[in-house]
Amino acid sequence: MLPIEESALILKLLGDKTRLRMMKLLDEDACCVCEFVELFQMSQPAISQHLRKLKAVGIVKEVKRRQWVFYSLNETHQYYPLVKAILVRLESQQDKLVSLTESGKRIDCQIEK
Amino acid sequence: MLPIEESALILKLLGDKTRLRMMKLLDEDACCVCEFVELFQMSQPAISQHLRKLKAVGIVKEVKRRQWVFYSLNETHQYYPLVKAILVRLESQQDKLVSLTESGKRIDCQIEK
DNA sequence: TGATTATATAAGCGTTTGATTATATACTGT
DNA sequence: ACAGTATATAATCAAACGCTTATATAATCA
Repeated sequence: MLPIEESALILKLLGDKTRLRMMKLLDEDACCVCEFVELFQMSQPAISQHLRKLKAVGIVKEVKRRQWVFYSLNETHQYYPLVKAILVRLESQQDKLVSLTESGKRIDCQIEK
Repeated sequence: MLPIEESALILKLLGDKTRLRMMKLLDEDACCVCEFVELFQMSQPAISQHLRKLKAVGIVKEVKRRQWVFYSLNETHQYYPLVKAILVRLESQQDKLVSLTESGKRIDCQIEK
């Protein structure tokens, strides 16, 4: 059973449409900052700051590969089951990743989930 | 599958510790405004305003009985399954209701869930 | 009827949030 | 080494948020 106050902090993080989209995308595949920038049509600092918040609580992790930083969900996090229970109910963003690939802007991080 | 943008609005509502406590309490039993005021030791307008936000999206409903307004979860709401999936993972607030009863401040709304 | 209790709403205010621009750091490839 | 690419951080600012106080409305009860 999760403590309510701490849970509220996690839900607040997910209660932003940009971060929630990010989390759903990361649930489907690891992504790097520049992919989010392309997908969301937002400034790179805005993306980085959202990712920083998610990383600050540990619910996402990062791996550096060449010049990129790839983010993925931290499946060992205490709140991962809660987060996952939410994400599974959200519409897939897979088509967005496919579009990215088709436009040649997808970056293969070669990290196995 | 729930749309992400709308889901983010629901999660933002739950991403406040007062509202999340309210929702968990309502998941366990209907409550009226003055009970929340007593439980949370917050001003009555603060409580009313949180409830108004929850009612605005329809995830809680109200029933008037004598001089009280009892709130409860709207189990027919489109987002109820998502909300419930979150609430079941949170620590029970049942002990808070028991304390209220013991201090003689519990109000029996006589509404069946 | 007048006092009390319960709730809602409006206005005001300090804090937080999410974006932007500017700048710094780091890695890549020629 | 240098130009280009990728990311992070800092400063700034308008908008949103959550609380308070003040006030209005409605039901209860003596």
